[in-house]
Amino acid sequence: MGESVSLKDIAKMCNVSVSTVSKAMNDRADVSSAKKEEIRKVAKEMNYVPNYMASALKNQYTRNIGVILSEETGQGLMHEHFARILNSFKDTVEERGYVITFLNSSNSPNRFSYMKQCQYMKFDGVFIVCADYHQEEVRELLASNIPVVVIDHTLKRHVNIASNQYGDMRRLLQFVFDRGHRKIAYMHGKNSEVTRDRLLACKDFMNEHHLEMPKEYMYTCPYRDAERASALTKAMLALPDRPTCILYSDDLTAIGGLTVMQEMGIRVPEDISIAGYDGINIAGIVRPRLTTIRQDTVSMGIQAGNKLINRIEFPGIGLEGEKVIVDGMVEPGESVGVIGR
Amino acid sequence: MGESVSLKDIAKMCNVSVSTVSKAMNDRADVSSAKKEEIRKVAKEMNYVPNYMASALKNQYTRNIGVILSEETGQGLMHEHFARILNSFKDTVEERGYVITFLNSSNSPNRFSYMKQCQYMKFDGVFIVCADYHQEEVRELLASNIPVVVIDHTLKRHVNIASNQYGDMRRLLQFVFDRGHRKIAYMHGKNSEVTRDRLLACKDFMNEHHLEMPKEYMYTCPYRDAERASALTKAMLALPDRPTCILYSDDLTAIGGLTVMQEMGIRVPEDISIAGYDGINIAGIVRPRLTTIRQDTVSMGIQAGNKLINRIEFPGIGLEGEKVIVDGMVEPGESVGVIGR
DNA sequence: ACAACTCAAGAAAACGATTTAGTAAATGCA
DNA sequence: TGCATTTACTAAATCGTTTTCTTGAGTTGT
Repeated sequence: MGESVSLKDIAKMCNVSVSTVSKAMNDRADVSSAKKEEIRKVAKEMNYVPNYMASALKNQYTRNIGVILSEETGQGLMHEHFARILNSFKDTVEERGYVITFLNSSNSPNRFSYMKQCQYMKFDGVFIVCADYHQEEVRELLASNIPVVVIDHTLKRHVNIASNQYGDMRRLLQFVFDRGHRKIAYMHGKNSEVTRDRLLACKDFMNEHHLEMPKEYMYTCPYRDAERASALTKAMLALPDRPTCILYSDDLTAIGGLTVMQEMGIRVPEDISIAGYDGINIAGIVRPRLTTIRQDTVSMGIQAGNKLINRIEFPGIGLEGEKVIVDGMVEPGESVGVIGR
Repeated sequence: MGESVSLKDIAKMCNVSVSTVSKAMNDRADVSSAKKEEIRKVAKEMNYVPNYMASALKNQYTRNIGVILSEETGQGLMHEHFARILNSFKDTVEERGYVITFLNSSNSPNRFSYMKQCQYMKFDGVFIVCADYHQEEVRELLASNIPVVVIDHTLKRHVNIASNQYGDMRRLLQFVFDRGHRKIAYMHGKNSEVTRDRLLACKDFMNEHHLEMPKEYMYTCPYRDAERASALTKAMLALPDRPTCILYSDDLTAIGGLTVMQEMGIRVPEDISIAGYDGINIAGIVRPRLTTIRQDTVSMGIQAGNKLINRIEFPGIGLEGEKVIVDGMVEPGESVGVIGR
């Protein structure tokens, strides 16, 4: 622990100055190659490891990226969709020599605001997987000039890696439409940018096909709340004029709906069709396999990582807002049947 | 960014020396309370944020904990059980003023070994959620004198937060036994400490109840591989003398088994009973609700966090191995039926 | 009134790296 | 040979804290 070797120790061993050792390690021009080799050899023998704090103090960068993953429901890392994106992001930035550290979201006595935490730890950039954009400290962070990349939220000055909510939702509707469904219900999530885009897609699609989605086919259900989805599904099934297909806001609520149907002896997809959204692991495990939108979380993480690092390493390239749209794809599954067969 | 205010700036503003400012901020005795107040007021007005690098360089500690979450299957953060533990751990250490940073597990060009990463970043301690204990660099890290806490792996010199595999497995067997099951199959995971403990529990329980678990009731299935579990379940259902209850190594494989049964028209739990392990979210969503062992991931994370910080802050208290056993509990669910009813 | 203290502040060294400025020796060129 | 340039290295300042050692003023005790 304490006995770590520093440049000074190597300098002493090699009978050279500390600056020469530093230059040798950083492969600077003004050290002869003979000395460079010798110094590096000794450094390796002495098991030299540079001191992050010292170089970060001296340099302008830390190669450390702060991560915010803060959710109303407090699921945080247990949210598979976000966990997937973060995992891919982590791999991407690690490959480019960066490291990630979580920002304190809530607990901890007299914690700093997000922005102060960034100043304190000198993060080179911040990746917001999920946050409450109404929060004052989030706005403060976004107003500062630290590079930020976020998921699924449009910003004036930062990068938004956005899944193609509008397009994906349309594709899903088309898939369902193509199988003959006309009475389509949508159990959408609570109000947010994501929800609004999907609802818009829904409205546009319906209009274009001269269909209507009556109010009683549109329930609001909190994202990932399977219990609530079960209850709402039951209510919807009790309608005098049942939909032939129910779309859910995510896979967990869809499974919540599925279970209630199975309990009631309603067969999926023979009696009614359903579809989820996201394409998390479990969607392919349940039977019938869920029809869903498989979001390309790997691509989202990779793009988020690369965009952020580019903004860090080439500042000035662009501080204006940028929206990278990542398409998802319909995962056919087995939970949407063909009408009239 | 660059325009951050330092102690020097405050000193200038207050017409005092830097050391006085530092002492005032750290509430040292040898500054008059009048000056302290004045300095703190100015510091607040100037939006002073301490420089983590500078203080970490000077101090011995960083209040940063390294996290290793490296799995054969590469699921990493997508592994809900581990994600739950990590989430609880994160909350715990944040409450005590610490921050967590992921260690580079694999990618990244010329990455340091785990131990060198620790020396480089000067982590105060390391939390190993999951790692390959055969790896040389893991052994090297464990041999060093940095405080380490791990999950479900016994070590001579470190803290092991262990779910009570043996006891939990026995409880599950007892639950199944109490419902009349005698022909119990176990689709256990691949060889590991966890698997061995559960198998031992199985063997002991069977012996004590003068039962036997024949070889054809014991299949090996990789953890969380639902596809594989489906296939193996099919094979097991084809046995001339079927078990009345199949235990799986985790909830995902159990659901894999469940789906194959539903496809074959075999009713759970009327025709056959099943049970999972872990108690992840989905276990309570599928129908029938899965009978499973609900692991206390919250407690595991809390204990891991507190034990680690205690070892960090009070070194010398004990460097010997320690095993903290955390009990899980049987989640009755609906997937185990009563025999002879 | 004078030694012995306490109190409140400052100066300076240290942590470990990087970088700028400086210097001595070696080389180039006429 | 003499002057300019290059080469290879060192000394010292710097990043922003923390801490130890001084110091001078004020207080106490006899």
